[in-house]
Amino acid sequence: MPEPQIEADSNFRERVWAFVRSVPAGKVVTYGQVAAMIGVPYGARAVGTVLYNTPPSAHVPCQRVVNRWGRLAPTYSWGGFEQHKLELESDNVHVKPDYTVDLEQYQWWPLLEAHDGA
DNA sequence: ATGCTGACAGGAG
DNA sequence: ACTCCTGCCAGCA
Repeated sequence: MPEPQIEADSNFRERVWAFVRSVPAGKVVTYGQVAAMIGVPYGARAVGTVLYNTPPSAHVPCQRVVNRWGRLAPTYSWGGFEQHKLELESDNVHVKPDYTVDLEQYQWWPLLEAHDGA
């Protein structure tokens, strides 16, 4: 249906940032999920590209965005995995020595925010 | 506009 | 959850 309720423009970045900022602390989302939520089911790579070009002025907790295995990008900032681990633990997220998190436990869904039992 | 790159995802080995 | 190939999308030269 040609009913783009969202601005299909360069605002793609803003959509990604908006969704990532919607992610509560202690929860994580995958690139593919973010892409699907903003209206681009196959834009997982695009999400990564956007976050890569995301300036600190965006105030986006990109650390809560992980790949399908719950692992963050190896090129994450200057600290890499260890930095990411500290950041997530700061959000009460337990990171395994494999630098991965249990998506079954930490993956967040906007439709389940009302189902949040803490 | 064309071509290459990349913080991904999914299937096959 | 490892490796390799393919597909999608946005960004940059």
